[in-house]
Amino acid sequence: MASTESSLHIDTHIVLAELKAACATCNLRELCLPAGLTEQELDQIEEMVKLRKKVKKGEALYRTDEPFDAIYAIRSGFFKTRVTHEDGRDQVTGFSMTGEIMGMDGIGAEKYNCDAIALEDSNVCCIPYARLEDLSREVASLQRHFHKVMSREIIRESGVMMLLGVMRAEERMAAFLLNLSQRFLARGFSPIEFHLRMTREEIGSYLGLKLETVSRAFSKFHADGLIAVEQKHIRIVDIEGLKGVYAHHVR
Amino acid sequence: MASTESSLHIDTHIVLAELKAACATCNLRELCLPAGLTEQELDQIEEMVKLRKKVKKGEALYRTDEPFDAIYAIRSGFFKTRVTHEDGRDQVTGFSMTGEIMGMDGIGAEKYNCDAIALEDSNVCCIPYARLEDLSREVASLQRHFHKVMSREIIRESGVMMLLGVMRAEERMAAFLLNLSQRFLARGFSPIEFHLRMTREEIGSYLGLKLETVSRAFSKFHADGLIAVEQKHIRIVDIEGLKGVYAHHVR
DNA sequence: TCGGCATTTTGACGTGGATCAAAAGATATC
DNA sequence: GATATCTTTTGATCCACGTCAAAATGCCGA
Repeated sequence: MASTESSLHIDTHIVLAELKAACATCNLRELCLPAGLTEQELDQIEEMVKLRKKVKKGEALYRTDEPFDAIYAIRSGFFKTRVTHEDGRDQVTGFSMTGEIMGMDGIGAEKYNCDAIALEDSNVCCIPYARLEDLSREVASLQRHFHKVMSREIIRESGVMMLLGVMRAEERMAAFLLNLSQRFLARGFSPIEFHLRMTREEIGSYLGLKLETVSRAFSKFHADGLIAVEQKHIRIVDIEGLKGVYAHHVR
Repeated sequence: MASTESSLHIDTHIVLAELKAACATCNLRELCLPAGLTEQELDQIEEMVKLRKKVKKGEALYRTDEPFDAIYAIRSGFFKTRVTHEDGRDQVTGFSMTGEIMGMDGIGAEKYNCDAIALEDSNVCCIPYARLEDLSREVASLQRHFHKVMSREIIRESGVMMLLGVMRAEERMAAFLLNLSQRFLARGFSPIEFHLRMTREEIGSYLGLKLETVSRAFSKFHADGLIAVEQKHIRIVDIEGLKGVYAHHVR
């Protein structure tokens, strides 16, 4: 049975829930799936994505070096991914939210390349990779969509490289907030008021900064009237001003 | 005709050469293609990759925002890819050498996301993306191989993020040299003695450092007996020592 | 071969963000 | 609901790398 096989390398705290995924009625559908699928294609996809998994806050959806067998679509919740250097230093490589796909880093070496840790209680759809391969050989629009999702992950990462390579601390922070804002907007949440699921330290790790620097940037933005900060609750007061943070760069 | 259609958005200095790709006899085959292809599958692939292109030093294979229609396998030569921020700042996002695949960043938005500039006279195989999609729906091993190549690009970039986010200048430089060394080795070139195709400034841009810092790191490694540097010619004298550079990190 | 331009090296100095420290909030545990 | 632990803020100080400058070197076209 699928759940037994699949749980072999999975943290026992993760509860498996075998439910009908009901992609047809999922309001995240346009994020996960291509448009213009026939009734029959949709049935095939639902057959593929029949396993769901709950991951509690602090637990791992998957870990580095675990055998790769599935990618995951987030139905609800929030994750960080992190890679660990051999000397123990680690870095957050991304934050993933509702409607986003995780685990594509595992395809290359047939094992995951990072840890995916839930930052709140989350719920994901499991997409067995072997079946995705089979089905995307039949359904060209699914194939194309999957390739685009992978390619966008490549682009996202080169954006982060730019951020880490050329931006100054406050520019990174502004870019980070604006990116979150735009992703919340795309999901129908408020783009100007939201709750950060991650700590200052995790933000710092992602942005290549120390947590004190992250905190100081928040204080500075607050003092400049760009945002209102209350712990993890953020309200963007002056979005244009925030965009302006990386206009006045060096020279 | 393919060459006409394909050259619409291509720098006129790029000479097109329509040749039989001869994947079957190409010594880069194991880098580009999956193992275990049948005679017939190989024929289909050669049919797909029948266009080659020469790119002179300094010219672009493709540029940001050009319509995406093909990915490229490097037959010979050396490239950098760079992305440009709206304010004009740019960053080198990678260096590509013989046997590597470029252009997968274009799939997501159907236009390229970076400039690919030849750092020496180069020769690439053009792989029309539409045909690659079609063929990988027929040949499962090709599909799987392509997915792995994309996934490895994701992993490569998260490695660069780690480098930019947590490593100090000399650690980045050591990691850079060791990465080049290992890639030259995989291609049958000397892993301890090679010619850098890029300037100090391009290395710096890639590593998030200024060219002076790059130069100083080379001088330091030389003084410490780790490498011999003569302009762009590098010889690794003490590879273990070089690996040791990122053993003694902060704490 | 020469002259001009790009690249590299090295030194002196400045600074953005790291580090160290401490206190004040939050949050979790029992 | 008290206490321990984690997270955040803020200040003081430090240092790795950037900036500025100048000279040395290599390379390319005329």
